[in-house]
Amino acid sequence: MEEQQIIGKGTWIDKLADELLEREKALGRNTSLIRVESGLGASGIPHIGSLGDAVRAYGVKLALENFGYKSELVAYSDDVDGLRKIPEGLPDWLNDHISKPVSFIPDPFGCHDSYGLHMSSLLLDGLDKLEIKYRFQRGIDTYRNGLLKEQIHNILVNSKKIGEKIAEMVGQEKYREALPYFPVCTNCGRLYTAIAYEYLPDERKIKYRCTGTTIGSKILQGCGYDGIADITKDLGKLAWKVEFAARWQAFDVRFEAYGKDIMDSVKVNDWVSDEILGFPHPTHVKYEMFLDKGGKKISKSLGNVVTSQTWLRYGTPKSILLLLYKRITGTREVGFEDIPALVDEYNELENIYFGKIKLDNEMKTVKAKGLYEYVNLLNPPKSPKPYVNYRLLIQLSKIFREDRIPKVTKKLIEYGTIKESSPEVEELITLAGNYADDFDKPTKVELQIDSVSKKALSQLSNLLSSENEPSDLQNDIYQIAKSNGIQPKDFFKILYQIILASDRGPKLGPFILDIGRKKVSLTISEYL
RNA sequence: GGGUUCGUAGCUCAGCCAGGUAGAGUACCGGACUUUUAAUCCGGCUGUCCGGGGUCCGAAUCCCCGCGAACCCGCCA
Repeated sequence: MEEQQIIGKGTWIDKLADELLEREKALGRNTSLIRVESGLGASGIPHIGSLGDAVRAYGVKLALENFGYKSELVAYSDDVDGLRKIPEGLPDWLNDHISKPVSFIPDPFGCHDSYGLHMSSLLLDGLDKLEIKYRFQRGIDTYRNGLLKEQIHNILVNSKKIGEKIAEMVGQEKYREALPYFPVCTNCGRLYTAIAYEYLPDERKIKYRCTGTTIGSKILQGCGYDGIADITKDLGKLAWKVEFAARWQAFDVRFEAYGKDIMDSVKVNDWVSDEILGFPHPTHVKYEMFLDKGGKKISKSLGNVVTSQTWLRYGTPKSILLLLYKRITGTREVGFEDIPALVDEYNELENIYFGKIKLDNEMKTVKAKGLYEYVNLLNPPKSPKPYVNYRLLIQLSKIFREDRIPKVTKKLIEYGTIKESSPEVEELITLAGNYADDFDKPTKVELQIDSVSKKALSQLSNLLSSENEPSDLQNDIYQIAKSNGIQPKDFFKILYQIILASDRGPKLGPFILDIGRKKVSLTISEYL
């Protein structure tokens, strides 16, 4: 095999950062600070895919720094966007606020200043828990402070040209007529209902009329107000088809990832950035949407949302980072059921990194180690952490629901899996325990038990609840079955059904003693 | 209509984006241990890598053409 030059840590992130640097050099741009951006939606509950945009941008920042450049991640919150649809589970009174900027809608959870701030805070909280560093930039401040005023002006004076181009590039006709700017109506506070029909370039003002619009299949009545908005300080926003470009130039953004759902918008924005604003557009990478396990798009307004907050109830922060950094291509169906594999996979990477596992292919070793470093945000630990297989912990957690941590730990020491307790293992037991509690609920099975079996169960229950611990429980169970003329096989099966909701299980005698024989006695008596 | 992604063991999928002996979990079979069951541990079995062409010393991987499935865009942000 030919010697291959390994770029950086050998991951797709390094390759992307390398391409970015090559492009910046070719453009002859200043690279003293390379800014990367991530746009955060603020209209709905942020799911794990929303985190992906920022986490991956942060990965690129890390790669750039690793190559010796200064870099910064800007997390831009789209909180001037109007609320279009009420997410599942949120109160109906939000209907009164449809099409208002999310920053002007009260927080239905009551803990933040606005709806928009609540949603972006959830996302930022996720980033914080992953230890992703960023500079937070709100859309509302951006427009209020006139940070985009030059770009807005340039776009509006070229709106005709842009409108034609949009129609040509993506077939959307509306901007042939409409200006790509949405003022917030001074009278009713709504966005989208106020249609901008004329730009006064000398005054930098927009004339609009609040005539109404349709969102989806819903018709929104305007209030009829005739108004004038100053683009340098009054509230309003650029349409998405041109807003990114304005931001890119204003904030000097050199990289932004995007999901394939906004592919067309990015295409248009690249053109606007290059041709209208004269700012060579940032390097991009496109990623696929995360789908739920049914293959449906994760929609913020549906109930199938996997958020970072719920994920972290079962999985480590590293498992999220691994999910997002291991690759970027391909449609991904994601759900909580992926957590055990990801947590275990992280440990495997750790073992490769520290040389405990050897791979035959050197390139693969390099890439695995590189991935491990990125998952640790290029600051890997000095030594491996104690670890126990997540699936084993789920099994043990199903058995021990009370005093779980000490009991599971004791079992692990008996198994020889670990030598002693540690905070890392206790944390894993907690996570796997939550997983077992929420997803492996003991389903109380409806059992048809004949009278003979009931009699035998009753005898066993009495034996278990007696004061003296049986010396050979395994044999006692067998004898009880036999003396009642029941096939031991069938009797064991019933017991497994009662205790584990399964046809099979571990050797019953010691197992019952592990769980606590009096507790099992009670459980059995529920079926008599 | 335009675009993107996917197709790999019976099942669920990883590996593909930087080509180098076909992988995991599960299921199944066997072993440790057992008077029945085997959670756990150990070992074993499992392939038209969707089909066809191309590049290459070498293709699951890269390119092209088909077939099948899903998603996005063609409202809006």
